Amino acid sequence: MSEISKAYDPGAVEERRYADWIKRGCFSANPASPKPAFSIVIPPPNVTGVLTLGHVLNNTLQDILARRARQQGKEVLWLPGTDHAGIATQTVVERQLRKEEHKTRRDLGREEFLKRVWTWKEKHGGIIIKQLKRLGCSCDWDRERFTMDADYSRQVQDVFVRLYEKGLIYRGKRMVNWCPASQTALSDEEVIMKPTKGKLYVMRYEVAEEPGTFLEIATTRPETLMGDTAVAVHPEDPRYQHLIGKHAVRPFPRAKIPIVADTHIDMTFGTGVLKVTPAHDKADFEIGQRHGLEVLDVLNPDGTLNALAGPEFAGMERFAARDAAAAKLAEMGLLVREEDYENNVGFSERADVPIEPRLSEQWFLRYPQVPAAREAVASGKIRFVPERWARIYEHWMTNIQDWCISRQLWWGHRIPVWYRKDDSAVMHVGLEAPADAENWRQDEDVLDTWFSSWLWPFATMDDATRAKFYSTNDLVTGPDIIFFWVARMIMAGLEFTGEIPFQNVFFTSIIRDLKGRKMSKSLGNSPDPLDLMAKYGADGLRFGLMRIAPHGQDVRFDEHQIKEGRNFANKLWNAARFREMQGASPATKPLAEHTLSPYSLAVLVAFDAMHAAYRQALDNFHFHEAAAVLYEFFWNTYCDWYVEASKAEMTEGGTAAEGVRAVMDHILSGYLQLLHPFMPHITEELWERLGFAQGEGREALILFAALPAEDSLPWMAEEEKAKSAQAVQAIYDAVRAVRVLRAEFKVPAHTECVLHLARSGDFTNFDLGVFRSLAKASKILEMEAQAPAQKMPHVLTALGAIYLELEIDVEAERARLLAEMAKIDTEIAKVDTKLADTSFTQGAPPQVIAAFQKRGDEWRTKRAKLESVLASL
RNA sequence: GCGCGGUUAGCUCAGCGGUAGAGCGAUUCGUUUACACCGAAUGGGUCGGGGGUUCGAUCCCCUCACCGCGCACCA
Repeated sequence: MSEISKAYDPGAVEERRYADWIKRGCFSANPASPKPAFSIVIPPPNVTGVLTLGHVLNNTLQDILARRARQQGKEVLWLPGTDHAGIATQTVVERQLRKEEHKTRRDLGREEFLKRVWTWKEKHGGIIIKQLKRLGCSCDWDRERFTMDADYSRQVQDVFVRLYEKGLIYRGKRMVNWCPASQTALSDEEVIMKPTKGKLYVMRYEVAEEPGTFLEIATTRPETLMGDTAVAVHPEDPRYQHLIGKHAVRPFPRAKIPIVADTHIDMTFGTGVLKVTPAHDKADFEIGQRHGLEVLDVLNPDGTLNALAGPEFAGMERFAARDAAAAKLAEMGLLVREEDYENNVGFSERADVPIEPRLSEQWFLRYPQVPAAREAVASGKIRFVPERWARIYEHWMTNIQDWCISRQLWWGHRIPVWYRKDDSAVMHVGLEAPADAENWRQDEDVLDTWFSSWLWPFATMDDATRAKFYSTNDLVTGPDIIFFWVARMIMAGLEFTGEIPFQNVFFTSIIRDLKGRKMSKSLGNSPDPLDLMAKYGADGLRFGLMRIAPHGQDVRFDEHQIKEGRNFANKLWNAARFREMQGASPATKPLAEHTLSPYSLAVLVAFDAMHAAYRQALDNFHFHEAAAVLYEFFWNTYCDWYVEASKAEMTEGGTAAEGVRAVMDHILSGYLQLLHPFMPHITEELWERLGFAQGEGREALILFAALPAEDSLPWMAEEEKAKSAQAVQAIYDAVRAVRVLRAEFKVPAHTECVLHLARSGDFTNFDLGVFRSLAKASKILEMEAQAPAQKMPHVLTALGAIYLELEIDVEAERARLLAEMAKIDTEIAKVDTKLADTSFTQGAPPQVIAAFQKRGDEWRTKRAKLESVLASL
């Protein structure tokens, strides 16, 4: 065994361990395996993406699930891949093109541009895959998929054709969300409503039939008034009833537009008069439909105004046009006033610019399997964790709207529809172009990226893989894509495989900064996980993050927490070093054959309890709880107490030392295994260094080692275990009490002292070697009676009354004891008040009352003892 | 407007009917032979406010405030 360095250096170890796993093919899933299957598909990150803390959290959780499943003897498939991310990727490449060649994608043409995107993808894409490897993710990398892979693409198009044939996909001219920056339609989910400060412009239109009469109209968007084709009032509004059927004058371009009545108008809002712009507002469009109004589109796809807006506005950017229109109204004396106003404006999620409602020809999907998909979650067949997301899902599913699936992009799955060149009304929908291809032209649009993502759990698998691993077990994802992705996958799974795509969905926390803000590039509050890994190690990052990621709550990220993760790795490392310094393992003799001290029994009992708590936590996806019990047990129970106690035991040598080594090996090996899913690299390293690895092949790795039993002492009665644990606890409490006493009387920590002890009955024959050592006592003088030989500071413990040999100021000690008694009196008074309360004694259950009585008795006993000590001073 | 979370020690968070917990930070001590990425000890909280249910509420109910997030609407 090589010498272990003093401080753990994760860099080299992590890289080496990961490379070894890969070399041995540890992560590849075998569909022919007889072992039970466990599978997860990764939420495919954007191919343009770089690792964020969100990814670290998400993928660490998946890795924990996957690694634990391997330990449980399952055949594990964690299927990785990336998403082509239509808009994001196309934007990146276009930006590069503009910067480096001063060209747009149209300059290159579709074919050439797509070539560039692929080149870009080969060169820069998938950085995130390397980063996931750095994190230690145990994905089956040989199965890495990309949503634009040939076979995947074919499945996407096939699904389109099938849904079309079923009548669920249709083409129509409807109001859609238009992003003027990306110049494509978007789905409702890609629009984010943001409260936005603006102005409310109150203007007036003259009534054509009644010159001199004006209608006051409030609007936030005067730049679209050129597209007004009516003015609307509520049919029952007494102020305007007489005007219904007459006309208003649109000032520019000057035109007479009808005054219509529509119940959509809110009489209480503004002036109760609405200008109707059917081409640029969803509600207006509907009013237009009801009244047969002309649709006058005054905007270009890029958000500038077009010729219909009139020569002075044509070509003007929409927000410049807003000011210009307002100015022109003012000039014409038609602007009554402007008010500051805040309203909700829809923004494009990707480009972060206000979207335009726009009438255009698009493809839509009527979702399949909606009732079944709702039922799957409602019935618990698919379990959402935390559960409350099920309600959000249910709510969305009940209000589900048709999905606009076409995008005016080039990067993506091209819509498998062809139109006859001589008659575009003739359509062919299929995987291939018609035989006389030259007479047809394919639809220019591509499909929404999510239209491919929703097939991910099964489209990534071949038949054999599917047979073994589908449907998958767990999905780990962020709640922000519950509609984008999770809900749609459920529907697609049911529609195309007849099965649910996964059984459990764990929704992760969202990571925020210390101020509670979402991590974002523009805020610059998002630390680079690679930097964090360089500083603290992948294991440190993983463990630190797991400890602060609560169940279903948002996380406030604090680098201190990651530092703690690193410190913990170091602690583990040094505990292993300590074990190594104690010499070789006592062969393979089972624990039962060793002489085990009460301290050893107690730590084994604590280990088992921790193991049970850990299992229960992980079974319920309570990752942070599992991390907490792991941390607490190791640092506190094992290192601070057991290892320290063992130092005293081992100085005795012989069978005692042998027993301690065996117990340490038992605990360290079991512990490394439990910790392995959280900190894979260091645990694998120590597993080998401490000699726990058996054999040469994969089975030598901690990765595949079978988990230890939850009962380390199966031959021993529970009662006996509890007795040891209790006795050891009493010793430790006594140690603590002496330490407090020493601190109070300023006995330096390294100075040995003499203790006088009057043992209590339970400890008559208990070996006090460990106690003496931990209490830093040079010797312990046993006393028969309670009375002290000298006037000494004193403390009462379950072990017995302990006196610290020290010349003391009697008055000071008396004062100390009186103060302690006063505290006890308060406690006694509390209990007595409680017990004197008849409503309590009559209302509370007997065992509660008994507990209070017992507590009171304990305090009284303690007080009596102190009283006798006081008397002897 | 409707709904969902949250509000516990300086910070990050557990606990969720029967004496308020952890880690970090703070303070004081400590080069005791694994670890200063360490050890020992100490201090620190009317569990957001107000009502209610209960013998008893941080925990259950109502209400208010603030923070965050959905959904809907906005001329």
